[in-house]
Amino acid sequence: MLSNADVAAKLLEIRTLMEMAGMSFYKYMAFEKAAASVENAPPLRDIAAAGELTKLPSIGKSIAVVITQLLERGGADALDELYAIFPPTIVEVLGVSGIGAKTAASLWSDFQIGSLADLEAAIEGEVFAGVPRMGPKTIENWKRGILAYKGRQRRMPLARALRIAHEAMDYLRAGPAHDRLVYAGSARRQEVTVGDIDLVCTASDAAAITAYFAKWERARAVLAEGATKTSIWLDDGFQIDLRVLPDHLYGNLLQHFTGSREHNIKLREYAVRKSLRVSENGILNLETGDAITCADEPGVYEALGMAYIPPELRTGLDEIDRALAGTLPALLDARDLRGDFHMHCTWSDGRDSLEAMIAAAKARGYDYHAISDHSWGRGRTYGLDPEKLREQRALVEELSARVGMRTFCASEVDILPDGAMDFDDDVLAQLDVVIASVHSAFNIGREAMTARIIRACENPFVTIIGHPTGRMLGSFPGYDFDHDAVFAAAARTGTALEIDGQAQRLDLPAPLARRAKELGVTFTVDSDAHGVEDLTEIELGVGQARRAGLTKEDVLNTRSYEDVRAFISRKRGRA
DNA sequence: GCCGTTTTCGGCCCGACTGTTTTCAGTCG
Repeated sequence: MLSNADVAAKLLEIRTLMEMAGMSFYKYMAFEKAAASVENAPPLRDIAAAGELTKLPSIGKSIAVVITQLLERGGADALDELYAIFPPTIVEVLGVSGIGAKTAASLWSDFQIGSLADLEAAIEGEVFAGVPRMGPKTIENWKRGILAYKGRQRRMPLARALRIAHEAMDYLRAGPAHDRLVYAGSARRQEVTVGDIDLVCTASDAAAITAYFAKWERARAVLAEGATKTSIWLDDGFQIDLRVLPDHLYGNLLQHFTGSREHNIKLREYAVRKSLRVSENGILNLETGDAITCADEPGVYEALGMAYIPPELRTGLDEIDRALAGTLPALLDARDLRGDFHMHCTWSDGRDSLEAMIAAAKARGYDYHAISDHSWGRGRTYGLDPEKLREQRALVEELSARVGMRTFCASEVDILPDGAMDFDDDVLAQLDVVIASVHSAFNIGREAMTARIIRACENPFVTIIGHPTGRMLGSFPGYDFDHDAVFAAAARTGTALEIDGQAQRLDLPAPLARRAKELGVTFTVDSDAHGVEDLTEIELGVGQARRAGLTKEDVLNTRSYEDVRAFISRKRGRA
């Protein structure tokens, strides 16, 4: 069964092949919009099973049929028809930077080049000598594009992209004078993976900065260098785009380069209906000729007569309608967090000592936190048995009193394959907080996994379900279970669901968290830190919570210590 | 192909940079 991301990729492939085939601009753009909608939707299999695909934005009858076919057989009639015109390997040619639909189409029709190997052979054989619009510079660009295509890793995890963005900004800060400098694009929107980094800068002498950026020693290639814009590739083909404009345009510039593409298209379509033309250069009133420039980003949305839309919500789905109606949620802010329920120390698989973790939680200004080392199951050597747990409790009480920190004695307890917990209830009862997580037996089947997690929710001592889907970015999509059934059980039993901020997890994923919120679930946002320096990863969790539209009220660890205690007691009292 | 506060037809975002173009098409975001 294809994942949402797989379906979105197929829709984009159809979109590009349609463009190559010379089909109507608006027809293939519809597939592009549909792809964006699919990426932000809950799992398609559930929606398709309910017959509700056309309720998703930008999905009509025709594309719903395509999606259904993709889900059922991994392919679609529309795609097969296009494969009758172009070979499937032509996507390789399209993947080369600098080759778009028009060029790929003519390479196929004029030279029968339908794969990367064909293209390399043609360049090697100097087939393009003397061909119009295929001069030496163009061919050199293609060669570079081929190298990048081969070496490129597709999209990188958010945390790594943010590190690179900060390195690039550090370099820029050491260069010519500028006013403001920030990262924008998908990183600012807190997308789980980032395809390239967009940097936004304001300065009076833009050209000095774009030229300086092109000289960065880490730039393997300079793709474009103009008066206001520079694009570079790093060693691994990862791209950074820098755009520089005067400071009075900062709001317009930041809004433009934060995207998403679909958000901007919809925003501009709305603006056009009000005779306004929106771009990074300002907002032009087409009737009066007046230009509005915005020194700050909220000014852009204000000028369009709508509420400010936080970057994490700029998906191109329904956020503009909600901004116009004034029904956008007041999103969770990192400063709302009063604690962190999920962290490990050297008593299990953490890197820093118990004392160091407690001190670090105190240093972050938390009112409370939990030490939640692993339970003893799975034959692992580092988990704590009940005896060790008692020892740890004594030490936690001593250390936290000394530091002046309210530390919950907790454990991340394995949910066994049958849904029982790795500790007996009398052990669980002695813990302040219990995080129940699946760490083994991922492939027991959808029904068994659903029953397993629901049984964990029904245990009165379980406070939180940890990283509920088990996904690992880039390596494991998560185990299969009936999301709605589990979310309903969590809501019914007063069990919180975690948004785990660990860089490889970011779990719950935002579309699922949005669904869980609809079903009345309470959440926690945690770091799942295995060392002091990981505690900041709770901010990645906040990003995902914001993408899900969660507010302060939805999140348990924004509440006071006493209210957290009450939440836990309430569930235990139901037993 | 999708959609609707001009609603079932007629409209659909905007601009920078490149190469080779003597005025602009293609690509990209």
